[in-house]
Amino acid sequence: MLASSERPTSAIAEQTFALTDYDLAATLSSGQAFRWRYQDGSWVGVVAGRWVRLTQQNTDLHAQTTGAPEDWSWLRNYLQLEIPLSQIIQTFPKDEVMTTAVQASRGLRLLKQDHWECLTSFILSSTKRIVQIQQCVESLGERFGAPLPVPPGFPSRSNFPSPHRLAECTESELRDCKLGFRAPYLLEAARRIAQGHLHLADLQNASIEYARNQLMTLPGVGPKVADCVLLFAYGFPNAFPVDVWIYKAIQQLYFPKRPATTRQLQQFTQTYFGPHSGYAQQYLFHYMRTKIGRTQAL
DNA sequence: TACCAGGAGAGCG
DNA sequence: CGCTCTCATGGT
Repeated sequence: MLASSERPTSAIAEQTFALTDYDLAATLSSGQAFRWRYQDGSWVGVVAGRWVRLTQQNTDLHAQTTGAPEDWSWLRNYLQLEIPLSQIIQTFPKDEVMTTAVQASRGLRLLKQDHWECLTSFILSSTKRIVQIQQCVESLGERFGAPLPVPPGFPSRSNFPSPHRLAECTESELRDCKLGFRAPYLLEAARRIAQGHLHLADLQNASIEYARNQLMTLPGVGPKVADCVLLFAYGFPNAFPVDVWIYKAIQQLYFPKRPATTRQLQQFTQTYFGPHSGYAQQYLFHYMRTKIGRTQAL
């Protein structure tokens, strides 16, 4: 732990982007990324090894970071600013469920995250609430990540630790980050990647089927975790994570008479929601979690 | 107190 | 395959 006076600090660089159909708050709090903190009307996080502060004012996105970046493509890419949302929404099925879900949170977007950080986040996600996942990911960053340059007056932040760094940890050290039974999963996954048994970057150019199978060779990575990484980090447009929320929603809304089998449900999600089914899934998930969520089953 | 949380792995028939 | 149990931890 660095003392406050030793903390790396740096001057702020600023840039403004024009947003179209973009709800920054919904996007950063939707349970796809876990290192964003909301403070005084702004979102503070870490992207591509940089401290970032984002503020949305209508169609303006005000971005601040440290140092003097030559360009802002790293942020444009992460936020997927160039994606025409209206064209994607047009491909959704025009049923009442999807229409309601889109109207409820229009502007919700998919990010393009770092492969390893995303993979780690969702290995930790199993039977945890989003708040707990955030705490675990942040704890890993604080303990094992390299401190980043941060503007004066802001809390210190660290880069997310590499597979090599986490592979050096003991299981006990990881359990201290409240990982519980997921600790040995993450440790073994980090070791395999650090040792070169699996190259995460190479899967970016592979087919979704191959990438999915490769991810699922890692401990703690089943169908749901693999699909989350394929959607949130690799950007496969038709990756469709089926968690407990989506499972209940689809069963009750689309198979009201008798529940679909696993096979039928997989066939349904692969075809019914169209070529951007991953985006449709995110709208369904966000709607279920925020609007209906804790009050009643459906 | 008892129950559950954006699952996965292992052990059954 | 399809089902069930377990795993660690914190919050209602």
